[in-house]
Amino acid sequence: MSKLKIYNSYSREKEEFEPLVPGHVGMYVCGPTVSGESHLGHARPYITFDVVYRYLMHLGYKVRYVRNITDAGHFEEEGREAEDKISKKAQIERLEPMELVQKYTNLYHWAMEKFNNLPPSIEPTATGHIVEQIGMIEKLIDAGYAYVAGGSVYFDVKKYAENHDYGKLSGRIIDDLLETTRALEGQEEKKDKADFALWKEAPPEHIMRWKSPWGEGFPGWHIECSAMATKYLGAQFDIHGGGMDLQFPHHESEIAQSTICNHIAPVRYWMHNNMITINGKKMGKSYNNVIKLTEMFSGDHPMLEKAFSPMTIRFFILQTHYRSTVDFSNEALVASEKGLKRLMEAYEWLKQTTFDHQSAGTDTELDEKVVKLVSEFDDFINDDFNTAKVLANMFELVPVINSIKDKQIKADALSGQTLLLLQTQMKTYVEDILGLQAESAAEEDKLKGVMKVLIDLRKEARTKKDWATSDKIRNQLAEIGIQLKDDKDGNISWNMQ
RNA sequence: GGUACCGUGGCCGAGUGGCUAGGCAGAGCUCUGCAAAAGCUCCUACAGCAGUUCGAAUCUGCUCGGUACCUCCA
Repeated sequence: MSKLKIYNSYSREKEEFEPLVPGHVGMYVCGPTVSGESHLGHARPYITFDVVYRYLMHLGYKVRYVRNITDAGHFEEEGREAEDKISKKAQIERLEPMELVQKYTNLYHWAMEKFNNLPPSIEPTATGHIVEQIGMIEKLIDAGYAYVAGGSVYFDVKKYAENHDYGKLSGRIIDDLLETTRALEGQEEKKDKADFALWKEAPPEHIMRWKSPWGEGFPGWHIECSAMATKYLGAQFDIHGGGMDLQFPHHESEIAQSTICNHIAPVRYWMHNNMITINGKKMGKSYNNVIKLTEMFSGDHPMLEKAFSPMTIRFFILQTHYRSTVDFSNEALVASEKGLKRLMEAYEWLKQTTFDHQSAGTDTELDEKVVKLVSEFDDFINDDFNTAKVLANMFELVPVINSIKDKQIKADALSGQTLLLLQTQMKTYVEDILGLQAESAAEEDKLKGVMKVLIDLRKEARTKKDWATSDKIRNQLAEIGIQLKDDKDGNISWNMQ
């Protein structure tokens, strides 16, 4: 069997994956800033890395998956007037910052669950790790790579670049960064324009603030990930993931900070997912073209022709390789919705069907084809998580499965061994690795519709004193675990046992 | 301006130097009381130009077009 290869953004090559500690994998993924609602673009990294997480576990690794929550606001633009995104909005909405953070964190968790994303092993918050961040900044100052200016602390990029490769991850050239002509206000505190803040002095109106050796302030954006990754995964760990837009400056800066603090490059494999675009443009707050997840699920957005379920979106995302952009459109989503339905119907039948696993098989050619298609799942996922190709093979298997189901192909055409392999591989990949599941939400809606039909029929029967029919409906539903209750007001309610 | 990346059939998308994914849509057929579903078959593309090669959508160069990052951003 092939071995897992991961495209490492740092080396720009696919590399065979070898964990630092045999049997264990440490993975850090940049989580959301909970100052607002998650949108479609946010779905991509969490679904992408959920599959990575699931696959690593499938391979038998014990994985510690750390995904942070950024709940401490950051300055909007480095060097310009510092303002805390969260506190700013809190003032407008007259809410406590933590109330806002809680609200959006809950909403984010709700969406993750809808996507069937497994929860990470540790989900640390920035505000919960101020101490660690301050500790790291102190280390950087002691090492001579950070300097205090006013009540703020900056990282000395120029000095770092003298003996380290600053810019390698993001393909930046250090001299360009130092000589950037970009005119930003309030740069005078910094020695060089490329320097980034580790700690920012809080202006008086800033609500979120903490005491520090340099006065009251708040941590710079990049330091939280370095501090929390170090704390939970160690000085060096296996995989760091996130969106491509975080490569610079966020991840570049993380490397610099951690390297100085821990005397070792923090990450062995950098993975970056590409963006979701809409009409060819990146979906993002600054472009004013976001569709929030709640809007995706409800269809309540001018650009949406209908609602799309979380599973449709998950499938849509997995149909594209994670390093390519995916362009959102109603047509593409509808296509995914239909494709997913066909796949899942075939899969559900396959899953609940019992075959004769002793049969020798009569159609060698077909048997070999199925074995090949199913075995390639492993090769494709090992090739930098090519979920698109895995799904393509599944769709080649769908007609085979449906033909067996409709008896157009006899079940014994395939050997018992192959049928078993087909069943187990499909289950492993559909459910365990890709994390696809039947549309529970959609099914629930349908179930409600069905129950209404039955309840209406029963009401009619009761009105006509047709107790036989009335009782039949109630008793047979009870047999399958649905209890009907005649409420005092004449309505009929139901619940599942 | 700097640095990358991309340009695939009606739409979405995978991809390797030769064997030409897959989904959706469309057409025909089979099955079917009707319908749906399902199955079979068809539609065969790689922005343009030049080059390397026995052979390129895949490598090189140029042209055109697009995107991302360089500032918060998944």
